[in-house]
Amino acid sequence: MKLNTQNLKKTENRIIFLFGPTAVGKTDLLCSLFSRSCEVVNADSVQVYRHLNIGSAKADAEVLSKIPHHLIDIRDPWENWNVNDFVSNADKVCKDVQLRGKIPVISGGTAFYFKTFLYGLSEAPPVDPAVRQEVSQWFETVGKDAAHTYLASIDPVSAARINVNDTYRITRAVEVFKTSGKPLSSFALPTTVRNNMDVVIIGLTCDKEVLASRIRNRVKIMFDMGLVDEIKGLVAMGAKPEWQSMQGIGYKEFFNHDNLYDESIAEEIAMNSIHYAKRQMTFFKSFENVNWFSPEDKAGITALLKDRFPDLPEEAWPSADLS
RNA sequence: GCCGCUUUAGCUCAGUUGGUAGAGCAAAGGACUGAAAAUCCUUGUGUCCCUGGUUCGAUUCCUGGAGGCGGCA
Repeated sequence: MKLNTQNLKKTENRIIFLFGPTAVGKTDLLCSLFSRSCEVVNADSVQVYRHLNIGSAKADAEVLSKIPHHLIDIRDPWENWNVNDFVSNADKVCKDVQLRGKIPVISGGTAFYFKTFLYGLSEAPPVDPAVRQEVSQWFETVGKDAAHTYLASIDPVSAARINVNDTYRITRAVEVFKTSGKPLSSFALPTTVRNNMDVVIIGLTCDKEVLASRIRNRVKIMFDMGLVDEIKGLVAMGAKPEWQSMQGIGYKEFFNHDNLYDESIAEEIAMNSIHYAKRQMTFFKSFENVNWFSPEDKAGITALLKDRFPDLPEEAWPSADLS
């Protein structure tokens, strides 16, 4: 659907967020509601990887033909990707989409990406792989207690915030100090929305039991679609559990078992997904100005979009009963 | 039928030399400063199978019963 060029100015800083826990039904909604006036910007940390299709629940060819997707299949499985990559790439893509007179829908489940996209990153230095390596090694030899004590000596504010057992965050805080000579806590976190974004936030949620059964069902389908073969292909490419991409749910579980056909793998994947969905909801609930919907409530979502973008033509959004 | 083992949290199991009990997992809630599908924090949960006895007091010891597992017939 080509939009009138008069709208160009107005659409310039429009963005839609569409988020919700894994398996809630984001992809279906993208096809049925957003395909006419929007393009998708993927905010999912695993779907950026090529060859991780089934386990990451990536949109299939049919969906991709209905609505353009950006930031999927842009990294090889052995490469890294982080929030900074997401924000800078998403900025570029959003601008392009907006210039085409369409609205970018940032859609996915990685809450940290949404938050950072909204407010921006701190000025803290980026990750230096060599420094990280060095810090990790030091961490292992010293132990967590000494590591935390050291952090307290160079950055008491961060040490107070970060738990002794949180290896991951202690490592990053120490790493920032090593590369910049300044404590992580000295880099303030931005708290205002960037770039005058005109953002509509749509959160999808549903009953916990319903979501759990949707997840279990989806895991079954993944195996039917050939998840095990996908893993074999990745292993043939040299996949190791240390690869960032292999830490995704639906992949990492296979590395704990000698037999790829072990029945308990499916259960483990479902369990991890359910836990993940819980963590996602906790994070998403902390966002402000979220319009929460059930994934079935297409009429409600359409009404919100029409209200927020009154200048768009009637046909910009399919009427609810059409889908 | 006899012999042995067993019954404790939603599950798997510790434990109490007799003073009504605790781990892991699950569950519930939460955090989130370039790895975030990552990483981490908090919190319960109980007719201790039933019955009678001994005892100030029994989930613990004893009697009888019921369920489960194994062996012998």
